[in-house]
Amino acid sequence: MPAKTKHSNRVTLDDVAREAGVSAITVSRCIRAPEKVAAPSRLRIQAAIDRLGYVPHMAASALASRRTNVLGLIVPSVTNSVFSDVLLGVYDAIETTGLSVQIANSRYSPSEEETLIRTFLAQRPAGLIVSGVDQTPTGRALLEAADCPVVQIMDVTDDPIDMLVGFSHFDSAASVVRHFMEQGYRRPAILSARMDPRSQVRVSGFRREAERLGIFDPRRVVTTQGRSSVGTGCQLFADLMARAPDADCVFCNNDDLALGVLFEAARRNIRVPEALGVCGFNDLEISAYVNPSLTTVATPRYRTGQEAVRLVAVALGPGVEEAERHLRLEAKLVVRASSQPGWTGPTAP
Amino acid sequence: MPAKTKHSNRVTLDDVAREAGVSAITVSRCIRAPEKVAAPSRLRIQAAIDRLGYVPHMAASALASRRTNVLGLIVPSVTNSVFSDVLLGVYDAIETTGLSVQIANSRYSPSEEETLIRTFLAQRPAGLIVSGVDQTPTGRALLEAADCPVVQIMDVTDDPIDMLVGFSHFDSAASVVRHFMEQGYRRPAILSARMDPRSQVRVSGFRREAERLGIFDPRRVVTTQGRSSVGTGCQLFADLMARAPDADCVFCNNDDLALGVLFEAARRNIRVPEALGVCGFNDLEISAYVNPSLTTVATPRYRTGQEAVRLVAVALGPGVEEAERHLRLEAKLVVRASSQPGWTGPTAP
DNA sequence: CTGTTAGCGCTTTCAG
DNA sequence: CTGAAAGCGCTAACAG
Repeated sequence: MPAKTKHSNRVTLDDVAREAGVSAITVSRCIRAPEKVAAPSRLRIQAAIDRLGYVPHMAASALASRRTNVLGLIVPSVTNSVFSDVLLGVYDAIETTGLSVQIANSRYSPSEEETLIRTFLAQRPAGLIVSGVDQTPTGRALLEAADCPVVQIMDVTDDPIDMLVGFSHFDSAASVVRHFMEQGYRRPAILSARMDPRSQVRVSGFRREAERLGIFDPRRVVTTQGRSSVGTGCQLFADLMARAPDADCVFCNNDDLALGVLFEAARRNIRVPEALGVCGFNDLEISAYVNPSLTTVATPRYRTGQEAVRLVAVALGPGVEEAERHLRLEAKLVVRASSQPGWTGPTAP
Repeated sequence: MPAKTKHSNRVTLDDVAREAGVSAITVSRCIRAPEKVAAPSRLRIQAAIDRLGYVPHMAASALASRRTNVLGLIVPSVTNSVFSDVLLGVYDAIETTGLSVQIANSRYSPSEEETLIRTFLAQRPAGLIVSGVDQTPTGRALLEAADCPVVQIMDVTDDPIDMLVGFSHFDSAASVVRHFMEQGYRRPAILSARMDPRSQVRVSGFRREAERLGIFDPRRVVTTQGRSSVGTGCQLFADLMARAPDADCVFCNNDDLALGVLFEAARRNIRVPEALGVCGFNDLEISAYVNPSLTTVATPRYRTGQEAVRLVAVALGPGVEEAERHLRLEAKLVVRASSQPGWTGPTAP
C-alpha cells in the first residue's frame, strides 16, 4: 500500500510534481510565472502536465490565494441586444486574459444590482464591470471599497467610481435634434419606454437642445414605464398621434421603438420621411435594411465590452497607465432615408 | 494576544460558531440543511450570521465538498436572440435553486464546444446544459462520463446523453411546407445561412416533405455558410430570384432572414403574400409587427431554458422522476399575413 | 442533534 | 532558482 492514499482520481499538482521530479510549488510557479522557473525544469513540467492532462483546481487556487480569476459583469438585461453586443465584446476580449466571465442580470432594478454587487464582491472577483453610473449609494460605497478594478460602462460621468468606458447619451440626443432641424423639421417629438437612467438622460438631452432651439413642446414627449419593444413603439406612436398630431419628426429612444413607429406609420399611410422624420438609437443590424432605412445613432457596444475587459486586464497587470482609466467613446449619428425628406439614393445599402 | 490570530478580516464560519456558541460544523449544517439542526441553535446561528454579515466562501466550500453550485451553460452564440431568450429562462429559473449560472460561448464550433465541456467539467459543475445533440464523439464521451446532470437543449434525438429538452426541427419545417401547400403555393424555396446542425435538420425536413408532396426543386434551395442576419436574408433572396425566379413561396430558416426577404421583396415590388409567400422560424417579437406581418414558427426558447434548469434541480434533489427526464416541447406555426394570399384581416395585431 | 478530526488542492511565506 | 511548512475556509466521516 502506498504511503499516501489518494481518494479522488483527480490529477493534482503533486502528481505533476512527482512526474516531473520537482516539488509542487515549482509546478505552481511554472504555471503562474514561467519566467521564474529554469528552462529545463519548465520543459519537464510542461511535458508532465500534458502527459497527465492536469487541469488546475480553481477552487483550491482561489482559497489559497484569496483571489479568483472571475470577472463579474452586471447588466440590466441579457436579452436586450444592446447588452448582448457588449457581452460579445467581453467574451472576445477575455480570451487572451486568462480570466473567466460571470454574468448577472439586474433586470433594471437598482436594488437587485446592489445585491449582485454584494454577491460578486463576496467571491473576491478579479474585477467587476457594472452598467451605468447610477448605482445606489450603498452599491457605490461597496464598489469604492472593493479591492479589485471596477469599470462602469455605457455612460459617462464626471465622477466615476474607478474606471469607465462609455459615451454621452446627452450629447447624442442633442445631435439628433440638430439633425432634424437641419433637415427642415420643426416640431420634434420623442418616444421613450423603460425609463432607465440612460434613457432619461437621452430625454433630457433632447429636451435641452429643443428648448435651446425654441422648438420644444411637452405634448410631444410620450413615455411609458413598460419595456422597450417594437410593439411598444407602435403603441407610443399611436399615443403621439392622438396627443400631438402636428409632430413632424420623432426621436425614438431606441431602434426597437423606431421600427415600431416605421411599421405603424406605414399602416396609417404616413409617409416617412416626407411627412414624418424618424430617428432611432443604437443602430441594430436591421435598421439599415428596413424600408425606409432608419436614421439612428450607432453606439459602440461591442467596443465597450472589449475595452472594459482590457481596462481590467491592464489594471491587474504591473504598471497601470493612469491616462487610460477613463475611456470616452463616440456614438455616431448614422443618417439614412427615414430622416431625409430630400433622400434620392437607394432605400437600403 | 488571542490564541488564534486571524490574518484576513473576512467573517468565517468559525466566527459565526463562536458568536452563536456552537461548533463550526453545526453552522455549516444549519446553512445547508437547516432541518438537521435544533430550532434553538438554528435561531442563534441565524442571528449570528445576520449580525456578523457572514457570507460563505464558495471556493472553500467547493474545495471541501468537491462540488460547486455552478451550472454551466454552453450556447453557440450569446447575441443570437434565440439563445438570449433561453438564457433569460435560465436566469429566471435559477433563482429558486441556489445555483449560479456560468455561460460559455462555443461560436458554433464543435471543437470549441468540446474544449468548453472539458473546462466546465474540470470545475466539477453542479450540472451542465449544452445546446444541440451533435457534440463531437469525445465531447459526448466526456458528458456521458460526467458525474453531474447533463441536459441537451434545443433539439430532440432518440439517443440523448442524459436529460433533454427540445423540439423537433424536422417536423416544424415539414409543417411549414404543408402550410404553404394548403395556401395554394406550389413552388416552395428555402433559404438558410449558418448551416449549424439544427438549420440543416430544418432543411432536411423541408426537403423531405416537399419531395413527398412532389414539389421539391433543388434550384430553390439557397444556402450560405455566413452568419444569419437581415442583410443575409436580402442577399439570399436576391440569389434566389436570380436562380429560380419562379419560386412562389419561401421558407426562411429564421426570422432574421425572413425579415430581409420581406424588405428586399418590397424594394423589388414583389407583393407578399400574393406573389410570394414568406415564412420564418423562431417568432421574434418584431415579426408580428412588420408589414406584412410574418408567418413563422414560434419556438419555446424561454421555456426551454426554464425547464432545463428545472431538470437539473430535480436531478440534484433526492428522488428523481425517470419519466421527466426527456421533455419534448412544441414549436407552433403562427400564421400571419405573409403566407396567406386570401388574408383580409388587419396587417398587424 | 452535535462535535472532533482530518483533510480538499493550492499558494504563501520564509529559508536556503 | 527551488523547497518545506503552514494554512486558506469549509465539509465528510465518523463518533457520541
